[in-house]
Amino acid sequence: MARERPEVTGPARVRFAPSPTGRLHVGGARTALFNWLIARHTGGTFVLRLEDTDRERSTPESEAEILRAMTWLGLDWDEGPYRQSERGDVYAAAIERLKAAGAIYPAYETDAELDAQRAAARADKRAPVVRGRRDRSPEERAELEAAGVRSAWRFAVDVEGRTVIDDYVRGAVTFEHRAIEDFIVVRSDGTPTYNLAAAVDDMEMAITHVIRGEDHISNTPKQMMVIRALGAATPDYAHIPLILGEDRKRLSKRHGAASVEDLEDAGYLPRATLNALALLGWSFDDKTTIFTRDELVAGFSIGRVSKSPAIFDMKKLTVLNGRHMRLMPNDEFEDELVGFLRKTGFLDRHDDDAEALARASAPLVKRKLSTLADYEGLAGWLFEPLTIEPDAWEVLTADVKHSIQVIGGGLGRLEALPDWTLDAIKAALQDQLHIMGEAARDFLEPQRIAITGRLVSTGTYESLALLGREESVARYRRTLERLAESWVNA
RNA sequence: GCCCCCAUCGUCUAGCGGCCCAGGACACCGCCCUUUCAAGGCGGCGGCACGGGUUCGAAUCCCGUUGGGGGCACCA
Repeated sequence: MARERPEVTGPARVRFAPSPTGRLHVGGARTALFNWLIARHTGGTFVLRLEDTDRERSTPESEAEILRAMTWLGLDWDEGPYRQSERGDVYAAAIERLKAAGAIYPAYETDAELDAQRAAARADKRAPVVRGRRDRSPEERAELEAAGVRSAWRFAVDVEGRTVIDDYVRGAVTFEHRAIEDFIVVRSDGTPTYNLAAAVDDMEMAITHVIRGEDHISNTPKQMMVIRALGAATPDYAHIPLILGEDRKRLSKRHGAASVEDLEDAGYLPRATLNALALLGWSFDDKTTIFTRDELVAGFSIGRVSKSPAIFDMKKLTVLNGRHMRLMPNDEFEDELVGFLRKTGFLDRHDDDAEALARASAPLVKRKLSTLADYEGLAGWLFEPLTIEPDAWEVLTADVKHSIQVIGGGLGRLEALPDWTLDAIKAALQDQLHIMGEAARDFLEPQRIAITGRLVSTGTYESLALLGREESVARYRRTLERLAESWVNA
């Protein structure tokens, strides 16, 4: 239940710290967004840090893709990107201080010993934690080292104690130390682990608020212990609920479009994506659903972040996307559309006039689109010679005589039209359908099919306006010829 | 098995002890508008997981049950 919850007030230094081991997925993007919003809302600083201490899985390609996706979303960072792989000396210094403070100890336990400890604890219905031997003498260590055993370093957890996270979204969360093992901070190859590097970085980078997914909450007491052992104060924490797929499992590849890149390819707008992401676990009030970027910045509040996991709903994104498109000024929408069509290669597959045609059509198709990817289905006919799709042809040939009559009637009026404008076309055709005593639908649908060749497309008047007089008339004639042939043959 | 968290319509959520026999949005259904499909407008369907408390009064506080999620690596 929501209660009086604290808010982040002063300028906050926050960070987004993905590991470059894949694309930026929806959950990560939402974490980035919340951090960015807090930074912008409080006039603070947004730091970007790549957690690439796992050299096996981290790749430059993934890093580049994450940066690109954030840029696409418009989540600009003020500092970084820092890379943990380039900060070895910072961690080395921290490790030395931890050694000097006696906070960490060398651990020589073998895998078999560790397994045995965990198994024993489990059998005993205790938490499956590992504790290395902290009391090895210098002689014993020298002996092991001489035998070629390289130690890892474990944090000496104060077993009697407890660590309380005063979480912005969850309130006080208490962890008893007996359930926390002596976690490894330095691998036997001398490299720092995540829990060491993240803690040291948050401290060194003077991060004031750590906002991250709930999947990290059990790491938090460990990182707090490290920071405290280093004699520093811990930052504040906010653990936001996870985003789940429709099967209530963590969102992943098998849920379809799970990465920002997938959404981009599917024709979603950055602004709509941001809007949808923000609404996953956060709300402004009981009514508002459409937000501009500025409105999100102004209205965002960590105190209004929900505690329970949210399921990502693609349909909702689609609806928001359509609304954002309709709210966009025409010139801005044109640019988005052309950018998308360029990226998908659509424009390159057509002639030089394609961009101009796409721009001209943009205002007319805007309100019919849900995603930019719908454009081709709706307006693709504009860019190609007339071909009448089989299902559309069936509609025309269901009553060939009638089709010929109404299309012929339309053609007669259009040929005589002094001005080829949307309004003139509309007025002429409406007048003609009244004269012929036709129902609007029976009269207009054949006209539209005659020039677009499709069952689903832009509207009749818009389509004619877009095509131009010459091409429209040519298509009318072509379709009439075909209909005449089929009448004779029948 | 152990630790942590969560629980309001199918989904996202509003709700901070009386304003709630629970409000909004999406989806769904119907109607209107209407040039197909859309878009837009109007209406409908639909929920406080369960059981105990506390209180004059509980969706709201407490306990338990059940359900769900996350974590338990020399991954991050």
